[in-house]
Amino acid sequence: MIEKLPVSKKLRQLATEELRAAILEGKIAPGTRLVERTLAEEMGISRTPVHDALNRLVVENLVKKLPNNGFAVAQIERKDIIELYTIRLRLEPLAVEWAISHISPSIIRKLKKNIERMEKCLSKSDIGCIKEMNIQFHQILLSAAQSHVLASFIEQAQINSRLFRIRSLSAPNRTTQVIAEHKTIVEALEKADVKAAVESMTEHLTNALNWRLLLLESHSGNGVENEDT
Amino acid sequence: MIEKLPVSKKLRQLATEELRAAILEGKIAPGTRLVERTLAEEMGISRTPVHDALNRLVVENLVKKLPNNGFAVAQIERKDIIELYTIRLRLEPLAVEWAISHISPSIIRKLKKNIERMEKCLSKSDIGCIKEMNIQFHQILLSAAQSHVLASFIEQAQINSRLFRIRSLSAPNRTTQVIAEHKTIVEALEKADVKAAVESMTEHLTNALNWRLLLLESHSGNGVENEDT
DNA sequence: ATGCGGAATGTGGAATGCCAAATTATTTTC
DNA sequence: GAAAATAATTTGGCATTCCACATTCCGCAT
Repeated sequence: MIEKLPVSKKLRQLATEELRAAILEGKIAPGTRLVERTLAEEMGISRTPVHDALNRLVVENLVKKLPNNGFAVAQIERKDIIELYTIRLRLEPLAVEWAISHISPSIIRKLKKNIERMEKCLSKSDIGCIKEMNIQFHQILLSAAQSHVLASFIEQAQINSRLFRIRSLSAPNRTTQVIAEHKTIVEALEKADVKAAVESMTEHLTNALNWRLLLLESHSGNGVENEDT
Repeated sequence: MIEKLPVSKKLRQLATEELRAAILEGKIAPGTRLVERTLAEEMGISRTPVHDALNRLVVENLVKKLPNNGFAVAQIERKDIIELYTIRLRLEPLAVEWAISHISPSIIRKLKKNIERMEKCLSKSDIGCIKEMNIQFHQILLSAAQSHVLASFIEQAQINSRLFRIRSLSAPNRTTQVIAEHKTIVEALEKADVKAAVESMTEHLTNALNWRLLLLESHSGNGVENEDT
């Protein structure tokens, strides 16, 4: 009787998520040409949902429309990273402020749980897990701010700033630091200390930016990219 | 020789712009159902570009996808307006800061020209023109910041905050004030006085928000909307 | 009358085909 | 052999068609 679970997810959604993930995880190198027909064939679907997905990702700035025709994975430059983090530095503290006015024990609990999990990931040296927990931490905070408007802006900035995928230049040191910083933030939230919370978030993001730039240096020094301009 | 102006504009682009404009100008009331087939017929094109346009506007938050099926013009609430202006209050001062580091006589000239034009519009009581000049003023400033990243974020916030179209509750008083505020901003830019420029921009946006909220009150008091909840 | 089941309708999702613009390959010409 | 002309291919835009899912409507049975 039962056989065909309704496939509730639309193909467009799936294609978008798959492509977005592939781009963010660096499985498709920046600059790579993206061809509707090819992608459609690879995914075993028609061009239509792929077409929609590509156009969606163009809006998200993960894909660029080439001047004459075609699509390509967006490049991201040092300048962009700095700008994106500067924007996050303006918006995420705002999220912290708003979160505090809606703070609840359950949220604190979630945040602490998240930190615990990240510690476990660290002990297992599971980079993917660490990244995931990091993303989740900021999402919990964001949802606590209870503003879908603010959320959409911050998420956009986060996605873009992740576009420069770090080739698992792992980060045991940085992770230890991140965990400490997250803890500081949660402590401030727990005390409903707006000033401290905002400050710690600001510092957290500043450190993240500097770390990113550091990686970028060492990366462009020996990576596939340009030499040293 | 010449005959076929390249028709470089794609139908999708046209449909998107037309729809976006119609929504922002309030020609289509919030909550109105948007049907692909109907719109396509009205525009004399096929569903495909309309489909793309709708999905694009969903990403822009001008259109909402209804839970089960269909699209509708997005509603915007008091809470959203406040949040959007709060975000602009964080980002546009940033644009001012960046603009100052790239400031040039030609930009100052453009800004002054814009203010002059707005004054002319005011004397002719041309509301549409006033609005246009206002939008243009912020765009000139934004382009001076020379950051497509920041620009995309601010433009998104501006578009959304415009979604609550004011039913030409005109604004002669406010316009006089806006012109004065724009002048103050330009003066600060001309002197490359970052602090003053940021402050004046902040004040400008704060006033804009308060004005918006005032209109919203009087509007919901006698408008077509709900009575007095 | 009321409640239930099935058909008709509304509506977006997806597949497919054709077309135009641009790029690339190939041939022609000097 | 090089440059110009032309043909072939690539690729996305758009139209059309079919389909799946939900809602609405209508008639039948109780």
